[in-house]
Amino acid sequence: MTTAQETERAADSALSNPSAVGLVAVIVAATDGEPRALTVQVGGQARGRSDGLPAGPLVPEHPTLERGLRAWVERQTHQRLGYVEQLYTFGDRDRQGDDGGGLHSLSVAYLALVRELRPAGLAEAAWRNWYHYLPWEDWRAGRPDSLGEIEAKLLAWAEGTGDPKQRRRREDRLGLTFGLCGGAWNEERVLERYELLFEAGLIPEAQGQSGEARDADLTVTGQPMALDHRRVLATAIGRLRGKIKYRPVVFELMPPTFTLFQLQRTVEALSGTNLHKQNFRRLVAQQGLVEETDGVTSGATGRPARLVRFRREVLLERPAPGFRLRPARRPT
Amino acid sequence: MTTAQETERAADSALSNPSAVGLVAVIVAATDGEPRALTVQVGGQARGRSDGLPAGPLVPEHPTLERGLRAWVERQTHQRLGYVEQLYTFGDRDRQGDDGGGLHSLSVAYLALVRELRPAGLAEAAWRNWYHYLPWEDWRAGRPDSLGEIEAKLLAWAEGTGDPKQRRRREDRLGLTFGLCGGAWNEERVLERYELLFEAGLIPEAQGQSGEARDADLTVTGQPMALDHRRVLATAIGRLRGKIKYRPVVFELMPPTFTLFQLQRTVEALSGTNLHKQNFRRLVAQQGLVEETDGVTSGATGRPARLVRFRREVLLERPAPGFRLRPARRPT
DNA sequence: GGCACAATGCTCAGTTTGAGCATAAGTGAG
DNA sequence: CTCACTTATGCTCAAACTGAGCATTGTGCC
Repeated sequence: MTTAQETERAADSALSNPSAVGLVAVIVAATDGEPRALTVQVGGQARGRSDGLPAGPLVPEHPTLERGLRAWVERQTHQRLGYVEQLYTFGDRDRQGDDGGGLHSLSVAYLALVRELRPAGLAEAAWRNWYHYLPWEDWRAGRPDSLGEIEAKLLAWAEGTGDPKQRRRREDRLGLTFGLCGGAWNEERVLERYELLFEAGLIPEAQGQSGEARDADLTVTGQPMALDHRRVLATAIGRLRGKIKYRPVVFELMPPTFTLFQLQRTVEALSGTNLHKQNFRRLVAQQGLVEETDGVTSGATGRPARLVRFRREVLLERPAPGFRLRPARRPT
Repeated sequence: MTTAQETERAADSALSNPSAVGLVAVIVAATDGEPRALTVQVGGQARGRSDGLPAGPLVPEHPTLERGLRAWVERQTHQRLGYVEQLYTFGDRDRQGDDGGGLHSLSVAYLALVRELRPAGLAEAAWRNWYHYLPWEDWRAGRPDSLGEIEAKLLAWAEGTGDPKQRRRREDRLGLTFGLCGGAWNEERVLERYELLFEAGLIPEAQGQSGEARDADLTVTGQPMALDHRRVLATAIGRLRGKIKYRPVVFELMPPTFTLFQLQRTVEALSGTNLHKQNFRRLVAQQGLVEETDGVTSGATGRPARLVRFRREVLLERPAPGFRLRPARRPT
């Protein structure tokens, strides 16, 4: 190492305060057309435990953050991680539970996609449908009923400001994120929606009562999670919904061979919208994302479907292979 | 705070090791049709100093990481930050200068866009054209000459493996990132290209000689930077190139009013490619990204151009306003 | 065989793109 | 004052892409 570097590193270190740093992982699978995240039970015995995401320490033995995460998750959950990407680094005060100490606490969050859905390794771990935590994000069966109540509360929150300027701004945000006031629903704005609900006081975690939730809320504002883990989950979903449009990451969730309709169901599960079947197939075919095998499905009702597999070569051919998601008006 | 939460937090902290955490900022401006990043001089007197990005400690006084960054940058550089987004968190071993200690060192990197280009505040700070550090990324004047030499070296590196399987994989990566072997150039893969060059040993920083570089290299593999700052810069450029396609972030770099051609030049500067002028205007008009003012340019040669301003309302209207960049074959 | 059901094939009008031609409105030289 | 030159802006046109829906093909079941 050169002298210049040593000096630089010293200066760098001198400037930094030590902080507590942890990892959080959103481990995603999709089976039976449902998007699932791996959750664990966290919290003590008092006031009940609550769902959380797998989280742990930064393991210094590993050469890179990502490799450390892989090793840690694979050991803990016996899941083989396919695709891994860094999501976001959450700071202490962004999170709740600000204890006022001078020590910052960071969480480096990762998104991981796994192909198979094993019984979830850890005793306390479980695969949960992610819309359990964010029910308003699932538009596959049409606009969720719960959105009516949510919107009413959000509008009340927007009205509840004295300052007309701030009120205007709040209404704009509602339009932008929830499609109120003439805006359109954009399935990628998962995090923005969550944060708006948080600000509007509709998220129990905001009041520091993470373990608690009246049953009524569960279907409207969803199941709470420990700490800021729902925010992390929202970040993951938003990122994934964006990514499938220009990268073939969905295939990380599929078995080796699958039918085009299963693929469509998975994409729909992630994006929370329905797609036009024929056009979806056309898109997949045009992009050359899959190649046929000689297998077909059997047993189910209806005409058997051809089994296909991911065509790895697209990675080398197309600049941005993925699915542009145009939601279908009609159910199918 | 509930008991459950306290327990959770305690568990969380117990799991975490203290680490040294710092911030790094890529502060971007665009003036005269050139993309610029704010750089500082780092390093001691021996072996010369080298360019680096503004970096500093995590400041615990601030409620969120982003706000802390804003305050810190604005105090240091007297730049008013417009758009700010978190880029990536770089771990110690990803970086160079692994000192083997058990203490992890993280850098949380941010991307910031600033509108005006002041004389750069700090004495040691300077605005530098970012292609100075990554010259192969600038295709505005056609394919950079230096790419010839780079490709030759990369191919040699790929050939240089005994294992034919690994060699195949390396060639695939070359095709994917540099458009060799029949691939196409994708302007977003800035980081992947940098990392490939790094692995291939074409980046002086890799050998821990950051301050050193033969003059010949400067035009071929670019000016080195301290530590892993070039990697951070590459991450920023890649992110920005992606973002302008679906978010109107370019306007954060523009003065209050500007001409369509200035806008085009800025987009071209960021993306490193040329665009078809008439189609660019059509796109901007269709998307309703700007509105006319009644000003026009004067003094310059040629027909005066109408001055326009950013139409903030698009943020509320369009789902993903931005520029889809279709490079023009011909210069204009 | 006939029916229900899902898979797959195909059409068609309306947009969006890529590329280029044509015209307008200034400046500076002669 | 006019011409040459330069940049801005308007407009066209074929090709490709989209959104939507109709039609046909295989299977299991009665």
